[in-house]
Amino acid sequence: MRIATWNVNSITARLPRLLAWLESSGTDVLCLQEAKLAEEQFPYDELRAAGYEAAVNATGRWNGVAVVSRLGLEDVVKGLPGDPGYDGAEEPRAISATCGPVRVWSVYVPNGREVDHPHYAYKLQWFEALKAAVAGDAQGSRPFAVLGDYNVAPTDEDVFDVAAFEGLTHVTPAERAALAALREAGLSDVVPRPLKYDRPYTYWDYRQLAFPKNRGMRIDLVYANEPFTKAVTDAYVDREERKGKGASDHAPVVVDLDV
DNA sequence: ATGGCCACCTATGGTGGA
Repeated sequence: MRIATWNVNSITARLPRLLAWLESSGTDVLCLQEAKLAEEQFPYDELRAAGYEAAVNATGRWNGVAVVSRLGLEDVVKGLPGDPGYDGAEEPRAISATCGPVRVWSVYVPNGREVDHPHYAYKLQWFEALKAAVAGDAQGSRPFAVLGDYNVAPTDEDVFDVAAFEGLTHVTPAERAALAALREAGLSDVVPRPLKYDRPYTYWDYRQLAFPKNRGMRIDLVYANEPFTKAVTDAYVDREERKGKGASDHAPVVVDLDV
């Protein structure tokens, strides 16, 4: 089976490309982030016509996640148990479902904005809640993975220039420690192949020709338990999808599994 | 080729993204 994660930066803006990519890539299960619409506006009909069901957690213009599957969709759980909330409200940043032999989460980790911003503290708390929520499945015998936009570059090699991130979020020790805690809970980083250049970046800013210059970051991650990682036959970043007019600023990460 | 921000909102600039 082929499973992917992709921050689409608005389902509405991306729908033509999303439908075309699902077909051309042969993806069976897609964890998507930044739907940027309310659940009742989700294009269920268009996806159904293409052969996919969708489980959606989305409330409006910000955030929003979904699992899109043509291999079934069972035991859907919307939201993150123990979500600390931001500014008094829980945000739609997580959804989980079982798709055939695999259980997956689609997550959109809070950005953090700035290191001294309350959103950064929220980000770290959110990671704590995520670790607690997935610890059981991480130790289980069923293939399990948390896929999504983690908004953290795991190592200095995962940004185009570490000096450019001095004092910024996404590279701080505390954020990387949160990833390490997930690994200690039983999940491993399934690092994809880049299809060009030497680093498997997944995000390039829209501004300043970042994509043509390959000034990217690897922040879209697949954290998987041992039964899942043992089944991986290939993983790559589909950078072609970052090209051209109407692209998201993130490229899909695609994982092939022999299950 | 991959090209100089994008997307949203009961908008006409502010907010969020990273």
